[in-house]
Amino acid sequence: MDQAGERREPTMRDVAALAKVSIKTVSRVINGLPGAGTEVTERVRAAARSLGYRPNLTASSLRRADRRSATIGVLFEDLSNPFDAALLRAVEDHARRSGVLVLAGSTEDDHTLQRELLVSLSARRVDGVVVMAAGGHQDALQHERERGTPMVLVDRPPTFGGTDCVTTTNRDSSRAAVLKLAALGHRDIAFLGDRRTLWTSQERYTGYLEGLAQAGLTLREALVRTDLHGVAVAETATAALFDLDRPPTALFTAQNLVTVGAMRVLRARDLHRRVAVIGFDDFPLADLLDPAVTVVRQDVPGIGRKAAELILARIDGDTSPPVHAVVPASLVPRGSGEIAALS
Amino acid sequence: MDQAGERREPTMRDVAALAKVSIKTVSRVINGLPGAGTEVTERVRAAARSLGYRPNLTASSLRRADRRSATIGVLFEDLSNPFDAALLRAVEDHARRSGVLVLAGSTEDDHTLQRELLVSLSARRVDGVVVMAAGGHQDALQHERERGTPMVLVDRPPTFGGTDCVTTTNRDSSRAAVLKLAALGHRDIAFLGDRRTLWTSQERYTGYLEGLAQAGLTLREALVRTDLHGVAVAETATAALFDLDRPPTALFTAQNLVTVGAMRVLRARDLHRRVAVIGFDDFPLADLLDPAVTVVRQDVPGIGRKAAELILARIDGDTSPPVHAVVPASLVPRGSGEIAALS
DNA sequence: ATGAAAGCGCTAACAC
DNA sequence: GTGTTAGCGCTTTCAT
Repeated sequence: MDQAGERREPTMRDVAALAKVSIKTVSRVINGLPGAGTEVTERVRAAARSLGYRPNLTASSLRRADRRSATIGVLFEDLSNPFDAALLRAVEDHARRSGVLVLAGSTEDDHTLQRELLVSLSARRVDGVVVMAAGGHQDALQHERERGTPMVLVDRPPTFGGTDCVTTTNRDSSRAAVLKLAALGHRDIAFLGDRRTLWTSQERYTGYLEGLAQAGLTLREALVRTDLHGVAVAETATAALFDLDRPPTALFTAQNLVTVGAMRVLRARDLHRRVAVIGFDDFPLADLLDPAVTVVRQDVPGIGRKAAELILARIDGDTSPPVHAVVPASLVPRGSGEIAALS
Repeated sequence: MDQAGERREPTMRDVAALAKVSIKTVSRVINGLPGAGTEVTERVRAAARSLGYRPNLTASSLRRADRRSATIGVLFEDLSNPFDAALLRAVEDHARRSGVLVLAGSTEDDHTLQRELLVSLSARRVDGVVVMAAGGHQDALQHERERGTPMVLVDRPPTFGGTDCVTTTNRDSSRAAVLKLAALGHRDIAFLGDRRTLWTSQERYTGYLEGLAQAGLTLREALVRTDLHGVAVAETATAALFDLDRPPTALFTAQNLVTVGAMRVLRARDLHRRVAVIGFDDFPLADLLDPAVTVVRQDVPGIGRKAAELILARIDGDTSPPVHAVVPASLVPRGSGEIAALS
């Protein structure tokens, strides 16, 4: 046996020859279509089994009227990020139940890569795509969508029309988080956010502003740090905050890696028991840190399920108006967000 | 614009008609093959662009001699598990650089699901598969392999021949971990492991036994707990250990979720500063816990890269003898594994 | 209930 | 350089 597999794959033709029926009859049996006698059916099945016949979905879909590949594309920013991975898993589960497989790719939040991956997917004639749009313009996505490819955006909405999306309560939950901190007596609440080009970052920042306003607090620009992509950058930014003359007494960290970076610094400076932290996005082991980290948790399985439902329905021909589904996030109090201000 | 895309996709035929050349010439231009005049080439390109032509890889591969779909299947236990996700990402990266896309699926360590997914992949004529084999028998994998499908197993080796695999130094690294604990004076070192049907669990247990023996310690069966699948079960088992008359003073936790469960219990019982812990498999934030968790870290990118290299080479026709690549893991000392026994 | 012929979009093999 | 013919494995259409 060698790795490259020499024997020619048996085809319906071979099965037909062995079963002494026409190729069309084989097609009927393999696809479970009516119009095949019981005895003939059995003969075909036996022939297929003995030859080791396997249906060729790619040839079938080429000829079939519906042209379905029973495959969808999923393009997320980074499949190794816990949030993306959980989302992929949720989409995959629901798709599989409909016999649909997932071609998965990481865009790295890079337009060029995103476009290349879209081209690769379309060359394989996927039935639809679920995309976490790269920040900035969405030209390639819009172009693909306008060609008629069914598309659902997750986490971030489209900047063009006619397309479904699924997001969470970024603004509302952020506002609630800030209000909670304010209620604990905090007046110097910092905002630490991911890239400003990301819609989620903007929404969470807007929620932060709304929270401050609603609590009657004034914004201190010095307490706002954005474009923190990755743990390391977040650490630097957090450290800088505590070198201020009047450092914050509470942090609202608007993304999971940012939260991690912030916690590292607080721990290093032994501030973790005095400075309150609420993070957006849950992360594994948040409950095991000291203190356990209070977070706004997105309903990732819910988002994935909704995205899968939408794309599958669109593929199935659903032409109802585009939907922007909003899946509620919830505040999970664990300790870090319940630290009161020293007054 | 509606979601279902009505217009018929333009084909090479359409492009040929518009450019007033034969379809074969279009094929040459699209595929960058020689034998097309400069002026004609430009005319074809223009026609393709104006029609919005997109090559159909699925039709092409049906006809082409090599029959490549430029797609591989990746079946892991759970794509939302950090280890699996990181591995997927590594494989995906390397595959993409060769123009290969990844069909990804979670087997849930379930044979039936694994077999169904294999069938789905083979119906789509993937060029090869990278699989984290479900525990127990590997009948479906062997069957698929014997059909000639290029295959690489990761994390766990095949129980049949003629197949590449990539694993880590499970036994050696486990032995080293136990020896390290013993060197710190620990004589009651517990083993907490995942499902016994998993090869990795067995290897790590064997390494544990070797470590004990080499350190001159005798095995206490009461300190061995296996089949701990998931955090919750691991917590129960850990708690039981500390209800023993002579509880362990050190733990070797042989999987990341088990480590997390154990840390939870130690924390809850305020034992985390007295009981030493070394875990197999790193996990996010292990360094932020109190104490930071000492782990045996697998080289996940290395494993993924090797697996990708192997599968791509086999697809490319490499018929050299099967390889069992072993990617070294390393011990990452962070604190929990450096707690000495009270003597 | 079964089959023959045509053709999905493309490329192989061979013309010219 | 360019085109023609055949056919990949399958489904469609229409016949019997």
